[in-house]
This record gives sequence, C-alpha cells and structure tokens, in this order.
Amino acid sequence: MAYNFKEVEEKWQKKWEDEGTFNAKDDYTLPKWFGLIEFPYPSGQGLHVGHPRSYTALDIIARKKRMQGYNVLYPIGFDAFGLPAENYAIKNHIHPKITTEQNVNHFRQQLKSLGFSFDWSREINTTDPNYYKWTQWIFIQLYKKGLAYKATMPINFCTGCKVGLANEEVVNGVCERCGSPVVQKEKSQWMLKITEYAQRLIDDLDDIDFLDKIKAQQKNWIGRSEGAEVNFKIKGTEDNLLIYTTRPDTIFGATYMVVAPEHPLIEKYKDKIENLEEVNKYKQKAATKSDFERSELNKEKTGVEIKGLKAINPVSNEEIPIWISDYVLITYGTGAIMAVPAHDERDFEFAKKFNLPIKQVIKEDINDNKERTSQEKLEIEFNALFDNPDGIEKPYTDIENGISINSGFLDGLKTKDAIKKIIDYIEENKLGERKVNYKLRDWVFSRQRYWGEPIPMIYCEDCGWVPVPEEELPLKLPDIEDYEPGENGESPLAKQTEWIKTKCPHCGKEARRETDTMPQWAGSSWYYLRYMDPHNDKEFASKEALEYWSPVDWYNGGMEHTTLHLLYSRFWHKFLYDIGKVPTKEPYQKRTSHGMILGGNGEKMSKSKGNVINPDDIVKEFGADSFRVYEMFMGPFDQTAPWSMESIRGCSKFLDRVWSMQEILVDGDTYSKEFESMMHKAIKKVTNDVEEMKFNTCVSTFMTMVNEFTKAKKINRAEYKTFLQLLNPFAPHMTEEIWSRIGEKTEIAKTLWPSYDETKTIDDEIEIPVQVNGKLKATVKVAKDVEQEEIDKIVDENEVIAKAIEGKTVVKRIYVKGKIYNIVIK
RNA sequence: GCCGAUGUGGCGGAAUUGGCAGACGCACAUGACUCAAAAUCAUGCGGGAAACCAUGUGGGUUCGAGUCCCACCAUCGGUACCA
Repeated sequence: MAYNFKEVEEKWQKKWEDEGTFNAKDDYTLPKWFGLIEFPYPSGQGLHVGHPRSYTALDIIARKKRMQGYNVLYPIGFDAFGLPAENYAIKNHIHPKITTEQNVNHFRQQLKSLGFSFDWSREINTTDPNYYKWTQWIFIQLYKKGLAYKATMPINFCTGCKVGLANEEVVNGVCERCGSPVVQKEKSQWMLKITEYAQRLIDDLDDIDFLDKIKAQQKNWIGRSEGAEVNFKIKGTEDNLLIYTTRPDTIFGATYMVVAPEHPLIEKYKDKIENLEEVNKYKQKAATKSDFERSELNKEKTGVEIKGLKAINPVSNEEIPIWISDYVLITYGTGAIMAVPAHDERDFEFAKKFNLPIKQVIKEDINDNKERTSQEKLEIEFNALFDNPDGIEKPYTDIENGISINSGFLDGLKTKDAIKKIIDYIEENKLGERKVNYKLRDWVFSRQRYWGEPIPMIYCEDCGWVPVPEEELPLKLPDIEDYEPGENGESPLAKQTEWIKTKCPHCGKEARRETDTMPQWAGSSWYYLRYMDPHNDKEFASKEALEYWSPVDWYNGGMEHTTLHLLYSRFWHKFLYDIGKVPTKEPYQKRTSHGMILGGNGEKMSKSKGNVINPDDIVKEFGADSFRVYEMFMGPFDQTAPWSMESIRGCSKFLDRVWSMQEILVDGDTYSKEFESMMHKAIKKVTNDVEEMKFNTCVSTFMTMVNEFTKAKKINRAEYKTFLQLLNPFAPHMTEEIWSRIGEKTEIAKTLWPSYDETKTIDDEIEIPVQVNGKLKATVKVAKDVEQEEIDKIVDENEVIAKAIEGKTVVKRIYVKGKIYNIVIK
C-alpha cells in the first residue's frame, strides 16, 4: 500500500476548491487573523522555488490558526502591471493583457498544485480596472491634499528601459531591473510627498512588530539627522550663505565653505566672481557626470575656489573662502556647508589636497569614564601639548568624548552640551535655527510606459492640472499595438492622440490627458486593503470590513522590499488614515522575512548558471507535501539556504514512513504511558515553534516521533491522530488522506488544534549530568523532584565520580534542580 | 567607512537562552533481504590508542560559556562624499 501522492494531492485539492474550505468567513464576531504574503508578479518563467518558501510558512501558520479557532484571511492575488510584460510585448507584438492572463493562469495552477490554503474567492489583480479604479482614486486623494505634485527636476533616467526611476530603483548607478546605466535627466514628473511622512514613518515603527533589521534598514533609508542651519554673511553683500551642519559646535573651526556645483549663489554673483570661467568649467564638468560617477570608489576630491567671494563666520567674524566642489550635494540640506577639516573626514581630505588651514576646536576628553591604559593617557596628553593642527593625521570626529577648545564661549564643554549651547546662541542671535534633515527623497511617481495604471489627470491650459472626476474612474488603459516608447522617452500613450484628447472637467475647454503611467509600486501599496472586501464597487473596502480585518496581523516577504514596497505602502496607509479611510495608523502589525533559496552550488539561482530549480519538476517527482516539508526543513527560515536534491529525498522518505505507520496502528483513546510525555512535549514544541517560524525544528520533532513509534512498532489511535494534526499544516494532503483512511469523518483541517498539559511534559525520572570542575564525568538517573541531600548520596555512590574526586578536596557541590550537578574540587 | 546578519562534523543544521555540544536530515560505511541492483530495514558515523581536545581567532567573567563581556578575523546583505 504505497503512497500515491499524485492521486491523493489532486483529490484533496479538488475538494478544497469545490467546497471553498479555506475561504474566510464574513462573520465579524469571530476572532480574526489576517496573514499576508507578497502577491507575485506573474512572470513568464512561472513560480520560482523562492515563492513557496514564504507561502508555505504563512500557510502553515494560517492552517494552525484556523485549527485554533480563528477566522483566517489568507488571500492571494497578482501584481501584474510591470515592465517585463511590456518588454515582451514590444519584442513579440503580443498585448501584455494576453501574456499577463496566460501567466496568471499558469501561476494559479502552480499555486494550487502546492496546496496553499488561499481564499481564492478573493483573488485580486492590479491590472483589473475594477481594482486600479481605486489605485487611481487614491492618487486623486493624494493630489487633492497636495501630496502629489508635478515637478521638473533632474530624475534618474534608465537608458535601457527609457524610463524615469525612483531613487530606490537605482542600484550602484544602474537600473535595478535591467542593469543599464542610469543618467540624470530633466523631466516633468509626478511626485509624491513621502518626505512629509518621514518622521512618522520612523516614529511609528516603535508600535509595530517588525524584525529589528527591517526597522534598522528603514530608519537608515529615511536617514534622519539633527543639526542646525546657519547663515554665513557673504562679504560685501546683504546676502547670506545658508548651510546645514550636524556639528554646529565646531563652527569656530570652519576654515572654508563649500557649495554644490548647482548652487544658485554662483549665478547670482557671477559679476563678483573673479575666476568665473574656471568656476563655470568646473560646473559643466560636474553636470555631465552621473550620480554613479560622482560617488565612484571614493574618488579624489576636486574643487575650485570662488575668488572674489568671501564668507564671514558669524561667531568668530573671521573671513573665510568659498569653494565649489561636487562632494557637496545640491539635493541634501541647503547644498552648502561650512567645512571643518579638523573634525570631518571629507573636509579634512579636501583641505589637505588644497592646502587649506585646519583648525582644531575639539580635543579628546581624558577625564571621561572610558578606561584607558596609562600609555594611552600619555599619548593623549602628549598630543594635546603639541597644539599643532597641521600635524593632525586624521580628523577627530568622536561625538561622545570630545571637549571644545579654541571656541570662545564653548571652551571646556562636552560636545553634546556644546551643540546645545551653540544652537541656542544661533537662535537667540537670529543666525539660523535648529533643523532636522532626512535623506529620504520624494517619490518619483511617473513612468513613461504603457503597462501601468494611467495617471488620472488632465491638463487644461486655463485651469492647469485637474483630476479626472471620480465618477469617471476607472480611467481605462486604452488598447494599443505600438508599445515602443515615444520620442525623447515619452510614454507610448503620448502617441494615442484620440485618447489624449478630452475636455477639462473644470471649464469644459479642450484639454489633454496625462500620458505617463504609475510605477509598479502603486498597485501593491494598498492591495492588502482590497482583500478585506474585494468585490465592493462602491468603496475600496467597506468600513465594517476594514474595521474587522485591520491591521494585517502578519506579513511575510523579502528583504529587498524593505525600502521600496514596504515604505511606500506604509506611506499610503498613513495618508488613508489621515483622511479617515482606514482605522489604523499602520498597515502591518508584524513583518518577517524569509531567506533566499540558492542553487545547489551555493550561488544565486540564475538561468545563466544553470542552477534553477523548477517547482513543477519537484512536485511531479516528490509531491507537494515533500516539497513543502523540505522547504521548511532546509534551514532557519530567515536565512539563505542552498537547494539540495538529496535532502528533499530524505523528506520524501520521512513522509513515506508517516504513511507506513498506518500498519502499526493499535487501539487507544488516550496516549499510552510510554509516549505520553513525548506527545505533550511535541505539541508544546510545535505550537510554539510555528509561532516563532522555527519550522525546521518542527520537522525534526516529527522525524524523531516517527523514529520512536517505528522503533516501538506501534502507535495508538490517539497518538496517531495528534501526530497527524500537528503535521497537517506542513503536509496537508497526506495527513487528510490518512485521517480519512483511519475512519475519521470530519476533515482534519476542521478539527481543533491539540492541546498539551505542562505538567506532563516533564518526565518522572530524569538523567542528570554530573560534572567535576565543569567537566562531564557521568550521568545519574533520579526522580524529577529529587532534593540535594538525596542526589549527593546517589552521586557519591557512583564509581566514576568517586574515582575522579579521589584524593582531592571537595570545595563545593552545585545542584541545579533538574539540570545539572557539579562538584568543585581542589 | 557606517548599519545589520552570520561563523558549530564531509554537508544542511540542533542546543529548553548560561547547564550532557553535534538533535534531526543528507552523504558515507557495514550488515539483513535479493541471483543481482534499486528500494526498504538494522547498526555505526567530530578528532584521538587514551588521558583528553574540539563551536572563526585571542583574552576575560563563571562552579560551568557555542551562548555573556572585551579585542580581532572572515563571509554575506544593506548603504554610502547625506555635512
């Protein structure tokens, strides 16, 4: 009676589908649990073995939650707008709608073959007009609140995709998607003001349960820094040069200023600049460089002094030169800095190269609490004696242990206090103000592409930009045949003259439609909300559904989406919260991440390396259950793991042994004495480990149990039933089949999750390791609640121990109840 | 450089969070079954003859350290003239 996985898996999958076994209930009185995985982009390659790692993990949790009595929402959909479909269309002249549909069908069939307990009745697709109607609607709300605006600005332009990219999509100066170089290009783009939410995106992380590394990465990306903006007078004018610094305490050490090449100062004072030609030449050179070239490999500092212009240090009144250099970025802060070479590495490098003065204004505090050897103290004293900044070998940048010197009224203050005092001084004297800056940039939201949501905006010569009236949504993407980007990187839609022509909703005059489309991140920024009420045609979801299902209880996905999708959707959600459309501040209560699956050779799977594993092949050869169990067993869920064909065979073998246990089944309504504590321990372990995503140890627990039962050549009914219930979320098909074969009427998925009794997880008789001076010498068997006196006697009777302590003095005996016994001898 | 991980047998990895290091699986070896092979089952499997030695390296704390502390090294991921 060998196990026929093909037959069994098809049988149960059909039943689940016909009966909608896993559909969420609309009963809002039940306790709910909303588990979410990142919906896939339906690529032509089909499902990758990486997808099921995440899907199986949450499927296991979802199945367990159902058995624990929750009303579970575990939905699926397709994020189907995007470049690959469009590029394929350009090449093969097949409409992306067609390929997308084919791919979705393929994906759906693949996902079903893996037995995921998705609620298929709620399947969504971002390219469905009934879906993107609401994506467009959200955009219009953003526009109405001033959070969407059109701006002409240098954008990242991918030379391959011929499309503008968000900062997040540029990796090492090349396009994240196609690898082509990215250049700067001036283009009028729709922008979303994510920067307005920067602080809240940081602060609210405190209230949610994201992995620490995800929080850290988001905070890094947002890049908050505290400091001050300070005005430096430009000599001989009424004008000021406004700079941003995080170290205003070093202001007495500012020996020169630097402005970015694009800084307006140069244009404004071109008449005063003595070496304008030289300066302009430098500007031009900087302009032709891409961001990548500018930051490439810590290149040498370059720059030119702006002769004829001088700045006045507002606290010391010293006159200092102004330089132009591309190490200062126009996009951050004010595009200008005060340079303090003694206490900033970049300024130091620049000053060294151009022989600019270096003035030390911070020294290391040797009276702090830091432990130092006398040698180190001497060195510090010695260095201090030589107050010879030119001899400084490297700038002192430590913010914790510094003390101000040569800084007038700041002298003697610790860096932190000095910062406070100088900012107060700056503000009192109206020289500038406290200022927080973020690295986060606004989100470039326009794509000059076809296969995306049309941006629902109309341009009228008289009224400017006007949104498409909401009752006209969805603004459908027209069917076209020519997907090639237009002239100058215009959207293919720019060629659809009929579609473009429209009337201004405001004044009725002839007007034209926006031809750019939204980025792929748009549809995925709110999709979890649609799952709550996917067929609603009045709202994106009803208030009741939102109240009941929000927030997503557990969201699992890849680390690569931490600074893109995850940040964008938190931003949209917060906006929807602000306009009263969603009930929670945050979309996702908990976020975890899965590790990547590598090829058998330990390298990233890729076609060119020929190490790609196709899930279909695995399912065909071993079945979905083996595939699922293996993916959970292969290693810690959050870490990368190489694929191994040998190991999956081992998992398949394990399942065969589970199947074979039917042959050693004996009667019994309660656990046998022999296995009682093992059963309770196992229930406890699996119940807890699933919650902590330690799936690999769950599987090894199952294997150990099978070993025990097989060795005993028997398993009673009560034990088998519990075992099958625990295993069910991992191997749903086989466990259902055995369940019905042993005569159970209700499906296992509809049974109650087993419970355990804490007192029964402890054995009556335990083995205590006995150490001498911390080294293991023997083990003794004792009753679980044995007292010290008693165990002392038992240990003394042990021959090995007696030999080990023979002739030595026993200093101490340590017994940690139930754990260990240690004798300290001299 | 900065931020975040990780480092344990031939391999993937366990270790109740300070208490028997190597669970479980793979690979391998031997045996049973078989004419034979595969499958299956059984046994063994860090090093060392042993005392002992072993969790990236070197120190430390502790009765006791893979786990805690200090200083390094290596690998991976993120990020980078962000003032």
